Amino acid sequence: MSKLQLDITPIGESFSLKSKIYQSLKAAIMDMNIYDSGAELRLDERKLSEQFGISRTPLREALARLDQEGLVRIVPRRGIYIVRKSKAEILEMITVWAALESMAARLITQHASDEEIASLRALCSTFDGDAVRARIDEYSATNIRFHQAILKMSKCDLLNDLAQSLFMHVRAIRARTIFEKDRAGKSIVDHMHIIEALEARNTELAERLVREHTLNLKAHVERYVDMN
Amino acid sequence: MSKLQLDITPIGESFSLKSKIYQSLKAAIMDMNIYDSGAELRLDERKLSEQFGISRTPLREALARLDQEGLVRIVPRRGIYIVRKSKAEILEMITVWAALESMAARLITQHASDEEIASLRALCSTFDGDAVRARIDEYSATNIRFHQAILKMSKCDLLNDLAQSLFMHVRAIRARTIFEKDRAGKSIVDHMHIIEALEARNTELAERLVREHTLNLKAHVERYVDMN
DNA sequence: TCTTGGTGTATGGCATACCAGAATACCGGC
DNA sequence: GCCGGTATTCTGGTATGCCATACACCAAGA
Repeated sequence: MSKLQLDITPIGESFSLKSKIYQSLKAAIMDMNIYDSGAELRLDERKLSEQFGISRTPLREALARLDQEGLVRIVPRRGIYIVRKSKAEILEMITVWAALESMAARLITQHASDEEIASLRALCSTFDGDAVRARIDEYSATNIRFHQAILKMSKCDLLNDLAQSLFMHVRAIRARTIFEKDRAGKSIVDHMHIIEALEARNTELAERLVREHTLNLKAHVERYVDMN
Repeated sequence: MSKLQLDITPIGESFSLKSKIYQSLKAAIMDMNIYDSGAELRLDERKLSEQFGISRTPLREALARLDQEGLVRIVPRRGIYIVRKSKAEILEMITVWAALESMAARLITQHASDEEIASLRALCSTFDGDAVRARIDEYSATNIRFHQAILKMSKCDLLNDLAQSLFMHVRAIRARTIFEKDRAGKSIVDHMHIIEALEARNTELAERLVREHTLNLKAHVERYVDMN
Protein backbone atom coordinates (compact mmCIF):
# COMPACT_ATOMS: atom_id res chain seq x y z
CA MET A 1 0.00 0.00 0.00
CA SER A 2 1.54 3.23 -1.12
CA LYS A 3 1.33 6.39 0.88
CA LEU A 4 -1.50 8.71 0.09
CA GLN A 5 -0.22 11.46 2.25
CA LEU A 6 3.05 13.12 2.84
CA ASP A 7 4.63 11.70 5.94
CA ILE A 8 6.10 14.88 7.21
CA THR A 9 9.61 14.53 8.46
CA PRO A 10 9.98 13.83 12.19
CA ILE A 11 10.86 17.49 12.33
CA GLY A 12 14.42 16.56 13.23
CA GLU A 13 14.04 18.55 16.42
CA SER A 14 17.18 20.39 15.37
CA PHE A 15 18.69 20.25 18.82
CA SER A 16 20.93 23.10 19.66
CA LEU A 17 24.46 22.44 20.74
CA LYS A 18 23.77 23.41 24.29
CA SER A 19 20.92 20.95 24.68
CA LYS A 20 23.01 18.15 23.22
CA ILE A 21 25.83 18.97 25.56
CA TYR A 22 23.40 19.17 28.42
CA GLN A 23 22.00 15.73 27.79
CA SER A 24 25.42 14.28 27.23
CA LEU A 25 26.79 15.69 30.46
CA LYS A 26 23.75 14.70 32.42
CA ALA A 27 23.94 11.14 31.18
CA ALA A 28 27.62 11.01 31.93
CA ILE A 29 27.12 12.25 35.47
CA MET A 30 24.28 9.86 36.11
CA ASP A 31 26.20 6.92 34.74
CA MET A 32 29.08 7.67 36.98
CA ASN A 33 28.93 6.40 40.49
CA ILE A 34 29.46 9.67 42.27
CA TYR A 35 29.26 8.08 45.69
CA ASP A 36 32.42 6.17 45.06
CA SER A 37 35.10 7.75 47.16
CA GLY A 38 37.62 7.79 44.36
CA ALA A 39 35.37 9.67 41.98
CA GLU A 40 36.64 12.76 40.30
CA LEU A 41 34.15 15.47 41.14
CA ARG A 42 35.82 18.43 39.53
CA LEU A 43 34.93 19.65 36.07
CA ASP A 44 36.89 22.04 33.94
CA GLU A 45 35.14 24.30 31.48
CA ARG A 46 38.01 24.60 29.08
CA LYS A 47 38.96 20.96 29.15
CA LEU A 48 35.37 19.89 28.58
CA SER A 49 34.84 22.32 25.74
CA GLU A 50 37.94 20.89 24.15
CA GLN A 51 36.76 17.32 24.61
CA PHE A 52 33.37 18.09 23.15
CA GLY A 53 34.92 20.11 20.38
CA ILE A 54 32.80 23.18 21.04
CA SER A 55 33.34 26.58 22.53
CA ARG A 56 32.82 27.44 26.15
CA THR A 57 29.59 29.37 25.68
CA PRO A 58 27.13 26.55 24.97
CA LEU A 59 28.97 24.38 27.45
CA ARG A 60 28.55 27.05 30.10
CA GLU A 61 24.85 27.23 29.43
CA ALA A 62 24.56 23.48 29.77
CA LEU A 63 26.53 23.57 33.01
CA ALA A 64 24.41 26.41 34.33
CA ARG A 65 21.35 24.30 33.75
CA LEU A 66 22.86 21.33 35.53
CA ASP A 67 23.77 23.68 38.35
CA GLN A 68 20.16 24.74 38.66
CA GLU A 69 18.97 21.16 38.72
CA GLY A 70 21.38 20.46 41.51
CA LEU A 71 23.53 17.96 39.65
CA VAL A 72 26.48 20.29 39.65
CA ARG A 73 27.62 23.25 41.66
CA ILE A 74 29.38 26.20 40.12
CA VAL A 75 31.53 28.16 42.54
CA PRO A 76 32.71 31.48 41.14
CA ARG A 77 36.42 31.53 40.53
CA ARG A 78 36.81 28.21 42.25
CA GLY A 79 35.54 25.50 40.01
CA ILE A 80 32.64 23.35 38.96
CA TYR A 81 31.91 20.30 41.04
CA ILE A 82 29.62 17.35 40.66
CA VAL A 83 27.29 17.42 43.62
CA ARG A 84 27.23 14.58 46.03
CA LYS A 85 23.87 14.72 47.74
CA SER A 86 23.89 14.45 51.49
CA LYS A 87 21.82 11.85 53.21
CA ALA A 88 19.55 14.57 54.56
CA GLU A 89 18.90 15.80 51.05
CA ILE A 90 18.15 12.32 49.79
CA LEU A 91 15.68 11.87 52.63
CA GLU A 92 13.97 15.13 51.75
CA MET A 93 13.69 14.01 48.16
CA ILE A 94 12.07 10.76 49.17
CA THR A 95 9.66 12.70 51.34
CA VAL A 96 8.63 14.91 48.47
CA TRP A 97 8.44 11.89 46.22
CA ALA A 98 5.99 10.35 48.66
CA ALA A 99 3.86 13.48 48.54
CA LEU A 100 3.85 13.52 44.76
CA GLU A 101 3.23 9.86 44.14
CA SER A 102 0.46 9.61 46.69
CA MET A 103 -1.26 12.52 44.99
CA ALA A 104 -0.78 10.70 41.71
CA ALA A 105 -2.51 7.65 43.13
CA ARG A 106 -5.38 9.86 44.23
CA LEU A 107 -5.74 11.26 40.75
CA ILE A 108 -5.62 7.82 39.18
CA THR A 109 -8.58 6.62 41.20
CA GLN A 110 -10.51 9.59 39.90
CA HIS A 111 -9.47 9.89 36.29
CA ALA A 112 -7.73 6.78 34.94
CA SER A 113 -9.56 4.10 32.97
CA ASP A 114 -9.85 0.54 34.17
CA GLU A 115 -7.60 -0.56 31.32
CA GLU A 116 -4.85 1.78 32.38
CA ILE A 117 -4.96 0.60 35.96
CA ALA A 118 -4.99 -3.00 34.83
CA SER A 119 -1.86 -2.38 32.83
CA LEU A 120 0.00 -1.88 36.08
CA ARG A 121 -0.29 -5.56 36.80
CA ALA A 122 2.08 -6.24 33.96
CA LEU A 123 4.73 -4.34 35.88
CA CYS A 124 4.25 -6.44 38.92
CA SER A 125 3.05 -9.93 38.15
CA THR A 126 6.18 -11.05 36.36
CA PHE A 127 7.82 -11.75 39.63
CA ASP A 128 6.75 -13.78 42.58
CA GLY A 129 8.49 -15.40 45.47
CA ASP A 130 11.88 -16.79 44.63
CA ALA A 131 11.99 -15.29 41.17
CA VAL A 132 12.91 -12.00 42.76
CA ARG A 133 16.01 -13.29 44.39
CA ALA A 134 17.20 -14.80 41.15
CA ARG A 135 16.80 -11.72 39.01
CA ILE A 136 17.31 -8.80 41.30
CA ASP A 137 18.48 -6.32 38.72
CA GLU A 138 15.65 -7.11 36.37
CA TYR A 139 13.21 -6.71 39.21
CA SER A 140 14.77 -3.43 40.15
CA ALA A 141 14.10 -2.06 36.68
CA THR A 142 10.51 -3.26 36.78
CA ASN A 143 10.06 -1.79 40.20
CA ILE A 144 11.18 1.58 38.92
CA ARG A 145 8.87 1.36 35.94
CA PHE A 146 5.96 0.63 38.25
CA HIS A 147 6.42 3.86 40.12
CA GLN A 148 7.02 5.86 37.01
CA ALA A 149 3.87 4.40 35.48
CA ILE A 150 1.86 5.62 38.44
CA LEU A 151 3.23 9.12 38.12
CA LYS A 152 2.53 9.17 34.44
CA MET A 153 -0.95 7.75 34.79
CA SER A 154 -1.90 10.66 36.99
CA LYS A 155 -2.03 12.62 33.74
CA CYS A 156 -0.59 15.55 35.61
CA ASP A 157 2.51 16.51 33.68
CA LEU A 158 3.85 18.74 36.39
CA LEU A 159 3.57 16.00 38.99
CA ASN A 160 5.33 13.63 36.64
CA ASP A 161 8.09 16.02 35.70
CA LEU A 162 8.90 17.01 39.25
CA ALA A 163 9.02 13.41 40.38
CA GLN A 164 11.19 12.56 37.43
CA SER A 165 13.73 15.19 38.34
CA LEU A 166 13.81 13.90 41.89
CA PHE A 167 14.17 10.37 40.73
CA MET A 168 17.32 11.22 38.89
CA HIS A 169 19.02 11.91 42.21
CA VAL A 170 17.51 9.07 44.17
CA ARG A 171 17.97 6.28 41.67
CA ALA A 172 21.43 5.36 42.87
CA ILE A 173 20.18 4.94 46.41
CA ARG A 174 17.05 3.15 45.34
CA ALA A 175 19.00 0.62 43.36
CA ARG A 176 21.20 0.00 46.35
CA THR A 177 18.45 -0.56 48.88
CA ILE A 178 16.47 -2.96 46.78
CA PHE A 179 19.18 -5.54 47.16
CA GLU A 180 18.04 -6.54 50.56
CA LYS A 181 15.73 -9.35 49.64
CA ASP A 182 13.27 -8.69 52.37
CA ARG A 183 12.55 -5.31 50.93
CA ALA A 184 12.12 -6.67 47.45
CA GLY A 185 9.60 -9.24 48.61
CA LYS A 186 7.66 -6.77 50.69
CA SER A 187 7.75 -4.31 47.86
CA ILE A 188 5.89 -6.66 45.54
CA VAL A 189 3.20 -7.23 48.11
CA ASP A 190 2.84 -3.48 48.58
CA HIS A 191 2.52 -2.98 44.86
CA MET A 192 -0.23 -5.55 44.62
CA HIS A 193 -2.17 -3.88 47.39
CA ILE A 194 -1.75 -0.55 45.69
CA ILE A 195 -3.09 -1.91 42.43
CA GLU A 196 -6.06 -3.40 44.22
CA ALA A 197 -6.86 -0.12 45.89
CA LEU A 198 -6.62 1.69 42.59
CA GLU A 199 -8.90 -0.83 40.92
CA ALA A 200 -11.41 -0.46 43.71
CA ARG A 201 -11.23 3.30 43.16
CA ASN A 202 -10.56 3.65 46.83
CA THR A 203 -8.99 7.08 46.76
CA GLU A 204 -7.98 7.43 50.37
CA LEU A 205 -6.63 3.91 50.67
CA ALA A 206 -4.61 4.10 47.45
CA GLU A 207 -3.14 7.39 48.50
CA ARG A 208 -2.24 6.07 51.91
CA LEU A 209 -0.68 2.86 50.63
CA VAL A 210 1.47 4.69 48.13
CA ARG A 211 2.58 7.19 50.72
CA GLU A 212 3.41 4.55 53.29
CA HIS A 213 5.26 2.48 50.73
CA THR A 214 7.56 5.38 49.91
CA LEU A 215 7.89 6.53 53.50
CA ASN A 216 8.98 3.02 54.34
CA LEU A 217 11.78 3.43 51.87
CA LYS A 218 12.65 6.67 53.59
CA ALA A 219 12.75 5.02 57.00
CA HIS A 220 14.87 2.23 55.61
CA VAL A 221 17.36 4.64 54.10
CA GLU A 222 17.42 6.65 57.28
CA ARG A 223 18.20 3.61 59.37
CA TYR A 224 20.45 1.49 57.25
CA VAL A 225 22.06 3.44 54.46
CA ASP A 226 25.44 4.87 55.23
CA MET A 227 26.59 7.59 52.90
CA ASN A 228 29.76 8.64 54.74
CA MET B 1 28.01 49.34 75.55
CA SER B 2 30.69 49.66 72.96
CA LYS B 3 31.75 46.89 70.68
CA LEU B 4 34.65 44.82 71.81
CA GLN B 5 34.91 42.94 68.59
CA LEU B 6 34.86 43.79 64.95
CA ASP B 7 31.47 43.04 63.56
CA ILE B 8 32.62 41.60 60.30
CA THR B 9 30.53 42.59 57.36
CA PRO B 10 27.99 40.02 56.22
CA ILE B 11 30.50 39.23 53.49
CA GLY B 12 28.46 41.28 51.05
CA GLU B 13 27.56 38.16 49.09
CA SER B 14 29.05 39.89 46.06
CA PHE B 15 26.25 38.89 43.75
CA SER B 16 27.27 38.21 40.24
CA LEU B 17 25.80 40.22 37.46
CA LYS B 18 23.75 37.36 36.16
CA SER B 19 22.07 36.74 39.48
CA LYS B 20 21.26 40.40 39.87
CA ILE B 21 19.82 40.50 36.39
CA TYR B 22 17.92 37.34 37.12
CA GLN B 23 16.29 38.75 40.21
CA SER B 24 15.56 42.00 38.54
CA LEU B 25 13.91 40.40 35.56
CA LYS B 26 11.98 37.99 37.70
CA ALA B 27 10.63 40.77 39.86
CA ALA B 28 9.73 42.78 36.80
CA ILE B 29 7.85 39.91 35.23
CA MET B 30 6.01 39.12 38.43
CA ASP B 31 5.05 42.71 38.99
CA MET B 32 3.64 42.94 35.55
CA ASN B 33 0.13 41.74 35.00
CA ILE B 34 0.84 39.26 32.25
CA TYR B 35 -2.76 38.23 31.96
CA ASP B 36 -3.74 41.62 30.72
CA SER B 37 -4.49 41.31 27.06
CA GLY B 38 -2.50 44.39 26.16
CA ALA B 39 0.68 43.17 27.80
CA GLU B 40 3.86 43.11 25.82
CA LEU B 41 5.12 39.56 26.06
CA ARG B 42 8.12 39.78 23.82
CA LEU B 43 11.60 40.36 25.16
CA ASP B 44 14.62 41.42 23.17
CA GLU B 45 18.06 40.32 24.29
CA ARG B 46 19.90 43.24 22.80
CA LYS B 47 17.45 45.85 23.97
CA LEU B 48 17.47 44.46 27.49
CA SER B 49 21.24 44.26 27.66
CA GLU B 50 21.33 47.88 26.62
CA GLN B 51 18.78 48.89 29.25
CA PHE B 52 20.64 47.03 31.97
CA GLY B 53 23.93 48.36 30.71
CA ILE B 54 25.54 44.95 30.47
CA SER B 55 26.50 42.59 27.72
CA ARG B 56 24.33 39.84 26.38
CA THR B 57 26.18 37.00 28.03
CA PRO B 58 25.08 37.36 31.66
CA LEU B 59 21.67 38.45 30.48
CA ARG B 60 21.34 35.29 28.45
CA GLU B 61 22.24 33.20 31.46
CA ALA B 62 19.58 34.91 33.50
CA LEU B 63 17.04 34.41 30.74
CA ALA B 64 18.01 30.75 30.41
CA ARG B 65 17.28 30.34 34.08
CA LEU B 66 13.92 32.01 33.79
CA ASP B 67 13.22 29.79 30.82
CA GLN B 68 13.89 26.73 32.93
CA GLU B 69 11.62 27.95 35.68
CA GLY B 70 8.87 28.41 33.16
CA LEU B 71 8.55 32.16 33.49
CA VAL B 72 9.85 32.73 30.00
CA ARG B 73 10.14 30.73 26.83
CA ILE B 74 13.10 31.00 24.51
CA VAL B 75 12.34 30.02 20.95
CA PRO B 76 15.46 29.62 18.82
CA ARG B 77 15.73 32.26 16.17
CA ARG B 78 12.26 33.51 16.94
CA GLY B 79 12.31 35.39 20.17
CA ILE B 80 11.93 35.30 23.91
CA TYR B 81 8.43 35.46 25.30
CA ILE B 82 6.98 35.86 28.74
CA VAL B 83 4.93 32.78 29.41
CA ARG B 84 1.27 33.10 30.08
CA LYS B 85 0.28 30.00 31.98
CA SER B 86 -2.76 28.17 30.72
CA LYS B 87 -5.60 27.39 33.06
CA ALA B 88 -4.71 23.71 32.85
CA GLU B 89 -1.18 24.45 33.98
CA ILE B 90 -2.41 26.54 36.89
CA LEU B 91 -4.68 23.72 37.95
CA GLU B 92 -1.78 21.29 37.85
CA MET B 93 0.25 23.63 39.98
CA ILE B 94 -2.48 23.86 42.57
CA THR B 95 -2.70 20.07 42.58
CA VAL B 96 0.99 19.71 43.25
CA TRP B 97 0.77 22.44 45.82
CA ALA B 98 -1.90 20.43 47.61
CA ALA B 99 0.37 17.40 47.61
CA LEU B 100 3.28 19.38 49.01
CA GLU B 101 1.44 21.33 51.64
CA SER B 102 -0.45 18.32 52.93
CA MET B 103 2.85 16.52 53.34
CA ALA B 104 4.15 19.57 55.16
CA ALA B 105 1.23 19.38 57.57
CA ARG B 106 2.03 15.75 58.18
CA LEU B 107 5.62 16.58 59.00
CA ILE B 108 4.58 19.39 61.31
CA THR B 109 2.49 17.07 63.47
CA GLN B 110 5.55 14.90 63.83
CA HIS B 111 8.40 17.32 64.23
CA ALA B 112 7.31 20.86 65.07
CA SER B 113 7.22 22.21 68.60
CA ASP B 114 4.05 23.35 70.28
CA GLU B 115 5.33 26.91 70.20
CA GLU B 116 5.81 26.83 66.47
CA ILE B 117 2.35 25.52 65.85
CA ALA B 118 0.89 28.09 68.21
CA SER B 119 2.57 30.83 66.23
CA LEU B 120 0.29 30.01 63.34
CA ARG B 121 -2.61 31.47 65.24
CA ALA B 122 -1.08 34.88 64.87
CA LEU B 123 -1.52 34.52 61.12
CA CYS B 124 -5.14 33.74 61.46
CA SER B 125 -6.76 35.26 64.49
CA THR B 126 -6.35 38.85 63.42
CA PHE B 127 -9.39 38.60 61.28
CA ASP B 128 -12.87 37.49 62.04
CA GLY B 129 -16.24 37.96 60.49
CA ASP B 130 -16.74 41.36 58.96
CA ALA B 131 -13.16 42.42 59.40
CA VAL B 132 -12.31 40.35 56.38
CA ARG B 133 -14.60 42.20 54.06
CA ALA B 134 -13.19 45.49 55.17
CA ARG B 135 -9.56 44.69 54.67
CA ILE B 136 -9.45 42.19 51.87
CA ASP B 137 -5.98 42.95 50.64
CA GLU B 138 -4.49 42.80 54.08
CA TYR B 139 -6.20 39.52 54.68
CA SER B 140 -4.92 38.21 51.38
CA ALA B 141 -1.36 38.85 52.45
CA THR B 142 -1.93 37.16 55.80
CA ASN B 143 -3.55 34.23 54.09
CA ILE B 144 -0.50 33.77 51.92
CA ARG B 145 1.80 33.99 54.90
CA PHE B 146 -0.19 31.30 56.66
CA HIS B 147 0.41 28.82 53.90
CA GLN B 148 4.03 29.75 53.54
CA ALA B 149 4.50 29.34 57.27
CA ILE B 150 3.18 25.81 57.06
CA LEU B 151 5.55 24.92 54.28
CA LYS B 152 8.44 26.39 56.15
CA MET B 153 7.53 24.77 59.43
CA SER B 154 7.81 21.38 57.78
CA LYS B 155 11.55 21.94 58.05
CA CYS B 156 11.90 20.25 54.72
CA ASP B 157 13.74 22.73 52.55
CA LEU B 158 13.01 20.93 49.33
CA LEU B 159 9.31 20.88 50.05
CA ASN B 160 9.43 24.58 50.84
CA ASP B 161 11.48 25.52 47.79
CA LEU B 162 9.34 23.60 45.35
CA ALA B 163 6.16 25.08 46.76
CA GLN B 164 7.69 28.51 46.63
CA SER B 165 8.50 28.20 42.97
CA LEU B 166 4.96 27.08 42.27
CA PHE B 167 3.55 29.89 44.30
CA MET B 168 5.24 32.42 42.11
CA HIS B 169 3.05 31.36 39.23
CA VAL B 170 -0.16 30.94 41.15
CA ARG B 171 -0.07 34.11 43.19
CA ALA B 172 -1.86 36.20 40.60
CA ILE B 173 -4.73 33.75 40.49
CA ARG B 174 -4.81 33.31 44.23
CA ALA B 175 -5.08 37.01 44.81
CA ARG B 176 -7.92 37.19 42.35
CA THR B 177 -10.01 34.38 43.81
CA ILE B 178 -9.79 35.53 47.37
CA PHE B 179 -11.97 38.48 46.55
CA GLU B 180 -15.13 36.48 46.69
CA LYS B 181 -16.04 37.06 50.29
CA ASP B 182 -17.51 33.65 50.80
CA ARG B 183 -14.18 32.09 50.07
CA ALA B 184 -12.36 34.41 52.43
CA GLY B 185 -14.71 33.59 55.27
CA LYS B 186 -14.57 29.88 54.68
CA SER B 187 -10.83 30.09 54.35
CA ILE B 188 -10.46 31.42 57.87
CA VAL B 189 -12.57 28.64 59.27
CA ASP B 190 -10.48 26.10 57.39
CA HIS B 191 -7.32 27.59 58.74
CA MET B 192 -8.57 27.36 62.29
CA HIS B 193 -9.45 23.72 61.85
CA ILE B 194 -6.04 23.05 60.38
CA ILE B 195 -4.35 24.66 63.35
CA GLU B 196 -6.44 22.64 65.73
CA ALA B 197 -5.54 19.41 63.97
CA LEU B 198 -1.88 20.34 64.06
CA GLU B 199 -2.04 21.14 67.75
CA ALA B 200 -3.75 17.84 68.42
CA ARG B 201 -0.91 16.18 66.49
CA ASN B 202 -3.55 14.46 64.45
CA THR B 203 -1.41 13.62 61.47
CA GLU B 204 -4.02 12.14 59.16
CA LEU B 205 -6.58 14.82 59.88
CA ALA B 206 -4.18 17.70 59.43
CA GLU B 207 -2.98 16.28 56.19
CA ARG B 208 -6.50 15.78 54.92
CA LEU B 209 -7.70 19.23 55.93
CA VAL B 210 -4.80 20.93 54.25
CA ARG B 211 -5.22 18.89 51.11
CA GLU B 212 -8.94 19.53 50.93
CA HIS B 213 -8.46 23.22 51.56
CA THR B 214 -6.16 23.53 48.59
CA LEU B 215 -8.16 21.21 46.37
CA ASN B 216 -11.15 23.42 47.11
CA LEU B 217 -9.21 26.31 45.67
CA LYS B 218 -8.51 24.16 42.66
CA ALA B 219 -12.17 23.33 42.19
CA HIS B 220 -13.06 26.97 42.57
CA VAL B 221 -10.57 28.04 39.96
CA GLU B 222 -11.69 25.27 37.65
CA ARG B 223 -15.30 26.37 37.91
CA TYR B 224 -15.19 30.11 38.11
CA VAL B 225 -11.95 31.55 36.88
CA ASP B 226 -11.86 32.53 33.26
CA MET B 227 -8.43 32.97 31.80
CA ASN B 228 -9.42 33.31 28.14
C1' DT C 1 61.63 28.72 61.77
C1' DC C 2 57.62 31.25 61.20
C1' DT C 3 55.30 34.84 59.22
C1' DT C 4 54.25 37.90 55.51
C1' DG C 5 54.09 39.94 51.14
C1' DG C 6 54.34 39.34 46.28
C1' DT C 7 53.84 37.02 42.01
C1' DG C 8 52.25 33.53 38.84
C1' DT C 9 48.64 30.62 37.42
C1' DA C 10 44.15 28.59 37.14
C1' DT C 11 39.30 29.46 36.59
C1' DG C 12 34.97 31.33 35.92
C1' DG C 13 32.59 36.02 34.69
C1' DC C 14 31.91 39.17 31.18
C1' DA C 15 32.25 41.63 26.68
C1' DT C 16 32.38 41.44 21.84
C1' DA C 17 32.27 39.73 17.10
C1' DC C 18 30.51 36.74 13.87
C1' DC C 19 27.20 33.10 12.17
C1' DA C 20 22.89 31.01 10.57
C1' DG C 21 18.08 30.61 10.37
C1' DA C 22 13.67 32.95 10.02
C1' DA C 23 10.67 36.68 9.16
C1' DT C 24 9.70 40.45 6.52
C1' DA C 25 10.01 43.90 3.01
C1' DC C 26 10.58 44.87 -1.54
C1' DC C 27 10.51 44.20 -6.42
C1' DG C 28 9.53 42.26 -10.86
C1' DG C 29 6.66 39.45 -13.75
C1' DC C 30 2.25 37.74 -14.98
C1' DG D 1 -3.52 43.88 -8.66
C1' DC D 2 -1.76 39.45 -7.25
C1' DC D 3 1.86 36.08 -6.76
C1' DG D 4 6.51 34.41 -6.31
C1' DG D 5 11.15 35.12 -5.49
C1' DT D 6 15.01 37.53 -3.66
C1' DA D 7 17.35 40.76 -0.51
C1' DT D 8 17.53 42.73 3.86
C1' DT D 9 17.08 42.64 8.60
C1' DC D 10 16.17 40.88 13.00
C1' DT D 11 17.19 37.37 16.47
C1' DG D 12 19.17 33.99 19.08
C1' DG D 13 23.43 30.68 18.83
C1' DT D 14 28.29 30.21 18.99
C1' DA D 15 33.24 31.39 19.20
C1' DT D 16 36.82 33.89 21.30
C1' DG D 17 39.48 36.97 24.14
C1' DC D 18 40.21 39.77 28.17
C1' DC D 19 39.49 40.52 33.10
C1' DA D 20 39.06 39.85 38.15
C1' DT D 21 39.64 36.90 41.80
C1' DA D 22 41.23 32.84 44.49
C1' DC D 23 44.90 29.98 45.45
C1' DA D 24 49.66 28.15 45.53
C1' DC D 25 54.17 28.84 45.74
C1' DC D 26 58.24 31.27 46.86
C1' DA D 27 61.22 34.60 48.76
C1' DA D 28 62.51 37.92 52.16
C1' DG D 29 62.44 39.66 56.73
C1' DA D 30 61.69 39.15 61.75
